[in-house]
Amino acid sequence: MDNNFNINEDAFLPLRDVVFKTLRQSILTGELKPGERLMEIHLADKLGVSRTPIREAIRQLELEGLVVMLPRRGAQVAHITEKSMSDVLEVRLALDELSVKLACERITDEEIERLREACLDFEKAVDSADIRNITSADVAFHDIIFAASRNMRLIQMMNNLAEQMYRYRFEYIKDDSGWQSLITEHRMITDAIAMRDPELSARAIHVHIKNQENSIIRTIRREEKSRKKDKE
Amino acid sequence: MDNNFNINEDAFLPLRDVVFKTLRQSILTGELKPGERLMEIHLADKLGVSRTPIREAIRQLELEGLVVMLPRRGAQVAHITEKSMSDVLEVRLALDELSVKLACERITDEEIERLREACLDFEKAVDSADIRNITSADVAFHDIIFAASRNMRLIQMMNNLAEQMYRYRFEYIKDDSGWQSLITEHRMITDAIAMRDPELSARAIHVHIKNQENSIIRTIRREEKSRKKDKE
DNA sequence: TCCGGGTATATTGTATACAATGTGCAATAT
DNA sequence: ATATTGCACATTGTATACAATATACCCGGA
Repeated sequence: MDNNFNINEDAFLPLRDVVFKTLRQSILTGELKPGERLMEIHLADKLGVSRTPIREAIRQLELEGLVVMLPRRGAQVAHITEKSMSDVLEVRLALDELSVKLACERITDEEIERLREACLDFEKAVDSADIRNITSADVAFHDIIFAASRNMRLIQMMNNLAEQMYRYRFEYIKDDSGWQSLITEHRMITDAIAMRDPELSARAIHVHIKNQENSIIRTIRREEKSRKKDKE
Repeated sequence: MDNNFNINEDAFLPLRDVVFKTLRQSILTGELKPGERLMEIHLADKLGVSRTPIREAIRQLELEGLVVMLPRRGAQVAHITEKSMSDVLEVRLALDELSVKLACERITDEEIERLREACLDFEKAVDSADIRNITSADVAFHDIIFAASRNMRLIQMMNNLAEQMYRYRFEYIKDDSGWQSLITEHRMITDAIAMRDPELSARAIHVHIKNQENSIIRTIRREEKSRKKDKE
């Protein structure tokens, strides 16, 4: 599908997009911590570019909700709260349900086949017990469903929301109690879509997201508790 | 509530935000037409600022989907197609249903009262037959529901989607065939929320959005037809 | 006449210079 | 000793200069 000129494809992107991707990755992985200030000169020096692309990248991060702007104080990494996360998940749930319903109507047989493969890949990834594998297999699985919705706007919004979730995912996925159930859930989703049953699919994805939500909330609460203990 | 220093409050906003608002307004009202190129020097001269704030504003418009970037060709106003509109409406429908469901759980009695008033205001606006009145009354009505969802992320996304709809609203609302039914629909939504019945509310808003969708699609098709005739 | 190459020009991409403003520290007065 | 004022510095906001590149037009040759 791809030709072989994607080596260092970033070299052909505008610097602002390279910077944007770099900063976003740093925030999502926690390298840049919530509340940390993004100072332009500092970042410019560090990345070896001028302030202009840095500023334009920050504008985009602002719209994505990953940073907040304070007038005359610049940008700082947005804080994560349980409320903000459950807000995101509430929306995600609704849009995920929409995705699978639309996918049921519009998915091709060939895509159903790819979905089954992605489902199996995910099982293998869980066997490998490598977090990066598991995460990317999970993303691949859901991406197929999004694409099958044939709704560009929806795909764009879901990518955005999914990105937000990575900030938590890197935490909650360590909580391995639910990996086996994730496999079961993915299978149910796949089967429901293959049967092109919108309501069944919606219920399956509902369970899936709710379980993740509970898992993440448990993690956050645990961390908050331990933070409080540290203070004492 | 407000003090009296909000005279020309834009004067205290960064130029990029002023430019952003200006350009967005121009696009939504159709002053800047789909496909039109946004050339930085030209806009800078016209608005009396340098290219820097223009560029930063364009970055934001890009994220909102109002302009598309072409590499090395800059920005141009995003085209409106029936597909892009139905994409937006598909998402809107899902999020509107979520809004009313959440509102049913979280709305206060005082807000229900305000909702009823907004409902009556809308009826008065329809009587006045002034499009601007009708539009703003409609927005006010829906804003109360959004706010009652208590989900900041959802509110932000709905505002965004609603803005996109203005590009069409200025057209479709001329189609007055549905104003009376809009009143009925608003009443049904209000009653359902007042009863705090999520499913009934969802069905009511579903009908509401679908009717608007049909109305807009009729308008678009009619315009496309007349455009084709012009060409002949 | 039509096609192709090359150059001029317009436009975006990037860097840097300059202006405005907020923050922190220190000096001074109470 | 503490509070307040003013100044220096750090940082963002804005403008402009410079570089890279795409587009359009012109000219020459087939």
